[in-house]
Amino acid sequence: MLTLKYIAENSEDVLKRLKKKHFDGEQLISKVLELNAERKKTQYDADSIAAEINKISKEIGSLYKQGKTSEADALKQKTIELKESIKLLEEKQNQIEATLNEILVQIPNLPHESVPEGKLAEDNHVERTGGKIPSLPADALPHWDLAKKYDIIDFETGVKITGAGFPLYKGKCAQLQRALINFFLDNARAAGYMEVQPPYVVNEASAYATGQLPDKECQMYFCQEDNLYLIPTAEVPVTNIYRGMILNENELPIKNVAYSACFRREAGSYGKDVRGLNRLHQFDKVEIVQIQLPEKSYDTLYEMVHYVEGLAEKLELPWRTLRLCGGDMSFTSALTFDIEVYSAAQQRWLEVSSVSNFESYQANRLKCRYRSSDKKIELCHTLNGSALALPRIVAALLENNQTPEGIRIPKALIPYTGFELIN
RNA sequence: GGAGAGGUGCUCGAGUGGUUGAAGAGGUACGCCUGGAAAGCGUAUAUACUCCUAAAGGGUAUCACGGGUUCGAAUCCCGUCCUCUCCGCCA
Repeated sequence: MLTLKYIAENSEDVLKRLKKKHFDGEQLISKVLELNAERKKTQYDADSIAAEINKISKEIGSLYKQGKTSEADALKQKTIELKESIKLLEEKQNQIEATLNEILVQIPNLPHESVPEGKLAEDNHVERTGGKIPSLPADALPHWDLAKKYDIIDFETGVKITGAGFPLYKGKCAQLQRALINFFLDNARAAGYMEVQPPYVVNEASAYATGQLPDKECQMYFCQEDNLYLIPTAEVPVTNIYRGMILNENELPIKNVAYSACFRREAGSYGKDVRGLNRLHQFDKVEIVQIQLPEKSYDTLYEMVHYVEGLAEKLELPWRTLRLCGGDMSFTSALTFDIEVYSAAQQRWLEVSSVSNFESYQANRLKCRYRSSDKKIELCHTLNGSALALPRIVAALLENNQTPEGIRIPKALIPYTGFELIN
C-alpha cells in the first residue's frame, strides 16, 4: 500500500495519478487526510497523559521507599482518573488506525509516468516484437487436438482425478514440462538469480503482505483446518522471505528464482479463452523476484523484461512485449510489461509473463526496508516476473512446431528433453 | 497425537513487580595506538509513531502476539501463535 506519509504530503499528486488507473480516489483520500489529522491529535493527547502517569508512578515508587504511604495513596487516586481518560483515547486511536488501514489497502499503487493512458487491453502499447510467426497449413491443429493425437495431455483423466483445469501430462509432454522447468531455472541462475524452493502453502500474514488478502481471497484455494492458502504464484512465498527485514544497502539487489506449482481458483472465468492449456487451476511457473534500491528499480525492470524476451527468443517462439495501460494494470503495480507468445493454430497471443515494478507499494506492506550508507532506513522496491509460465508456452510450442512427422522441439531445449520430436 | 520446557536487542545471554530500552559478552562501525596490521583502549550501535519550521532535543509504545491484575509489568494471571526435548506414528 501507499505510505500514509506520502499521501498526506502529496495528496494532489496521488489523486492526479490515480486517474490514470481510472480510480476515483477523491473520497478515500480526503478521508485519509481527515483521519490522519485526527490520529495525530489523539496520539499526542494520549501520549501526554501516558507521560503524566509514568511520572506519577515513579513518584509513588520513591514515596513508598521513603515510607510516605499517605502521600503515595493520594497520588494513586490521581492516576486512576488519568487512566480512564487515556483508555478512551486509546480506543479511539485504535479505531482510527484500523479504519485508516482499511482505506489504505483500497488505494491502488500509483502508475509510473511512462504508463500509457487507456482503459482496456487494446490500449496497451506494443513495445517490441521478435521471432517469426510460422505459416501453418490450413489443417493445423490447436494444441488440445494435438494433445489427443499424440496422447500427451489427458484432460479427461484430470477431470476424473480432480476436476476441470487440472490436466494430466503424459509421456513426452510430462518430460517436456520438466525440461522447461530446468531450462528456465538454469537460465535464471546464469543471469545471477539464486534458486529457492519455497513452500507452496502460506499463512494469512504472507498472503496479506503480498496483497492477495484481504481482497482476492476467492482466487486462492484455502485449507480451512489449518488456515493456510495454496499459493497462486511463487511470488507470494519468495517475496515473503523478506517480510519484516531491514537489509543492508550492499545486500541489494536480491535476485531470487523459484519454480513452483501455482494454484488458482479462477472463479468466474469460462468460455473459449479457457480451452485446453489456456487457463488452468494448477500450473507450473518459474518466477523471478528482485528486491532493489529505489533509484535502480526501473533499470532492473527493463533488465528483467529483456531477460524474459530472451527466453522466448531461445525457444524460437514469436513474441511481443506490451507496456500495459493504466486501466489494464494490476492494482499493486507501478509499471507492468506483459510478454506474449503467438500460438499459431489458435491464432492468438498468449500472455506468458508479466513483469512488474511495485516500487515501495508491496514493500510497505511487507515492511521490507534497507539501511542506506548514510544510515537512513527506507522501503525497498520489489519487482517480479514470470520466467516463464509453462502451460501457454507448451501450447505455443505444440501448435507452432507441428509438422507431418511430429512436434519439433526447439534446439535450446533438446539437451533438456533428450528427444527432438514428439510423435 | 501424548507429556514437558521455553520464546528478551544483530547474536549469545542476565534479569521474577519500581529511572530496565533493557546488565554482561560477542559482532559491527568510527577514533586512538601502529611504518602497516593484530592485540589493546575509547566511543557508538533498535524500530514505529509523535512534538518542535528544521536541526538539536523531548514524549509515547515495543522484551513472540492479544488481553487482564497493579499507581507501576520483560517480570504476576488468562488466551493465541511459534520453537525445542521425550514418547508414539510416518515419507
